[in-house]
This record gives sequence, structure tokens and C-alpha cells, in this order.
Amino acid sequence: MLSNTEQEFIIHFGEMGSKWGINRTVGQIYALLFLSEAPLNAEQIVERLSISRSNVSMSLKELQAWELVRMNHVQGDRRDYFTTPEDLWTIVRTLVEQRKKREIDPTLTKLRELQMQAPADGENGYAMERIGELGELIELLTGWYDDMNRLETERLVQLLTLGSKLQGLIGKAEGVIPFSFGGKRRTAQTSKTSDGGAA
Amino acid sequence: MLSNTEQEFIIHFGEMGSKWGINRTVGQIYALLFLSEAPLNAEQIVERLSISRSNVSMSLKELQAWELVRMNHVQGDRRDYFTTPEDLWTIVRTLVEQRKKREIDPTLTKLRELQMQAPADGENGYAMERIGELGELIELLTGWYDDMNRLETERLVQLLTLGSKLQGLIGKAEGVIPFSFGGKRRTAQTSKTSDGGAA
DNA sequence: TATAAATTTCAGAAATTACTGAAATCCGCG
DNA sequence: CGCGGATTTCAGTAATTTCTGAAATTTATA
Repeated sequence: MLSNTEQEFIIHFGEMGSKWGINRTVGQIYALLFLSEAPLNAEQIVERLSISRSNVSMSLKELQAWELVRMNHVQGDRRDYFTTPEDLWTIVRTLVEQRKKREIDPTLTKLRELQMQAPADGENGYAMERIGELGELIELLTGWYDDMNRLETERLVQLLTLGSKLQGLIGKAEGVIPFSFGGKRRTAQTSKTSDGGAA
Repeated sequence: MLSNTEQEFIIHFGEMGSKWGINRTVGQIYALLFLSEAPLNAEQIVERLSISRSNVSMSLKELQAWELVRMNHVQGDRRDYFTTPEDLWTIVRTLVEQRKKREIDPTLTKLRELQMQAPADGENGYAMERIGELGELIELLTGWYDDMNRLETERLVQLLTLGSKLQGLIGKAEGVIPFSFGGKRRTAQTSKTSDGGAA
């Protein structure tokens, strides 16, 4: 049924999925749909990947929750069919957006929360400093991401293609550096016999 | 020993780690070191996180393999001490570099390999098309990443801060769009009764 | 080289996560 | 309404991953 190429691709994405915290089956189903021109129904996925019907059902739900797969219907067929978006840029945008939503945003929230509830009067200065720095870094990066995300794909590709050539253009805008990352120094405290300290 | 803030931060990063395919303990150790001004030795980590010595040993090895943690030595002390880099940008660069090396590069290699071994004479045209597209997309993105990575941090921050303001400058460079992502159309084949097809 | 501290290895236990089959639910249509 | 196919749920099992303690190894120095 599946060509050798498809097999290998699917297996690769199954393995890759693991490294991404996505389970193997989910990765494989995604890969299968990605390579498939026509939408597939659950039964077809069962056949092609040799996994149980219930596993397919649950995995598809997961993929839909990530908005990586969408459901279609075919006239005169009660079954649900599934596809991935045809446009790869749509896929990239969704992936980044979802990971941001699930991983970055909650972390930023947590960091700000920790800063709020901190006694403020210097209890554990270094840790608070680091938490603050990390929060600012994340905000810089997500701010930039939001900007990029607003661009239409064509513009985005232009920017990406320019790459470092952009560096030349930089001088023309104000050279404002708002944050001071990299300027913090750590006092390399030697901490001898620190094991028995206040334990 | 650990302040409440540190506790929460560490627990958060343990949980986050899971979503990243990194195990909880590894995430927690990293978080602990990140917040710690002074380098810590294995025994101190054992105490603060209440995990076994062997677990600490293995997790530190993993973190070192990722180059996210480095080993220091203190005069007159035989034990190994560990720290995270003080500069957050160094951390970001390492993270991205490592994930690229472990996840993106092997995938690109696999895609190219599949393209090579494909019968070329149109066996399974659509899948091959998609594999090609995906390869090109990844190359565009990693090419851009390489460019950015070459920039010194100060320049990089400038670029990130400018964000979409850059869009205005774009017109000044040649508006060459080398790839045609998003231009492919899928024949939305209806595939009735496709379940019994060639099975 | 002997010794003692520090670290690593590794086999098995514990915990977590993934997967299945059976039953329940849903849903369009006669 | 009730039939039949499609889908979902879920409890139990399988598989995988994580973690530990004990033993082995490494290493600095006496």
C-alpha cells in the first residue's frame, strides 16, 4: 500500500515525534496525512499504519487540538476525512503558534507571578535577577515573533531570504538597544566546603 | 534550603521539560543551576532536589552532552562543580544549535536521502513533491538561522527589536523571492468508497 | 601503590505513557 | 423511533522511560 519512501518518511517522523514530546503514533499519522494527496478516513489510517482504531481516534483528536490536522467531509460519505493544510507556511505558523501557546506563554506567566509574590526586599537577589532577565528575554523574542507573524508570507520569505544582508541596512534605523542582556556578571564565588553549610 | 520562589521555578521547569522531550529531573537540575549564583556539586543537587546520586550523575551527563551545563573546579576541592552560562544569549544560542543538530539536520538528511533513492520516474508524485517542498522550506529556515547566528549579540538584539519595522526597509533590497511555497495546489480528490480500493 | 573520596555504570524496581479491545455513545436516515 | 455504521471512551495491559541502590571504576594524593 505505502511506497517505500512513504514508509521511511513516516517512520522517521514517528521517531522525531518522540524527541518533541509528541508520541510516535501521532507523529506517524501526521506524516501519513502530510504525504497523502487525498484526505484519509480513520479506517484507512488503521490499515496503513497497522494500529488500533481507538488509537487513531485519540491521536486524531490530539492533532486536531494542535490544529495541525483538519476534518473534511465527502459528499455521500458519513465518515470523517482528515488532511493537513496544503500550504507549508500555514503549517509552520500553526506549529510555532501552538508551541508558543503551550510552552512559552505559561512560562512567562509563571515568571511574572514569581516576581509578584517575591518579598521584593532582596530575599534571594540572584534568583530574582535571573528570573527577571529570563522574562525580559522571552518578551523580546515573543515580541519579535508577533511582528513576524503579522507579515504576509511573501514578505516573510523576503525577510528570511535577505538574512544577514539586513545587517547592512540596520544603520539606517535608530541603533537603540533597549535591554542589557549579557551585561550581568556573576561573582564566581568559590564556595569551599559548601556541602556541610546550613544543611 | 531553597526559597519558595526557587521551588516553584524548578518545579515549573521540570514540568515544562516533559513537553520538550527532556525528562523532569534534567529540567529541574538545569533550573536549579540556572538560579544558583555559585556553582553546585552533585551532592548539593542531591540534597536540594531530593533525588538519588546516580540520577544526578546521569542527568548532569545529559546536560553536558547538550552543552547546556559546564563543569568547573574549585581549588582544593576534588569534586566537580556545575554551572549554566551567565549570559542568557549564550544559552539561547546553544539551545537552538543543539535542537537543530539533533532534530532538523537529521530530518533534512533523511529527506534528501529519500529524494535520491526515489525511482525518479514519477512513482508516487505527490509524496515526492511534498518531501521536496519540506526540504526546501527547512533549508530556507536553517539558512536564515545560520545568518542570524553569525551576528554578534548586540546586532542580533537590534534586529529583533526592530521587528516588523524592518518591513519598511525591505523595498531597498532586491525583492527576489527564490522559492514558490504556497503556490502548490492540491487536487481535492473526493475519493468515494476509497476504503475498499486496492486493499 | 594503597586508600578513600568522588563518580559512573547498570540491573532491576517504580512510575509513567501508549495502546488495545470492548462497550458506550453518537448520528444520519428509513 | 430504531437500525446500523461511525466514532469515542475507558479500564486494563503492554511498552517505555525514569529512577534507585549497589557494585565497579576512576582519580587525587599520601
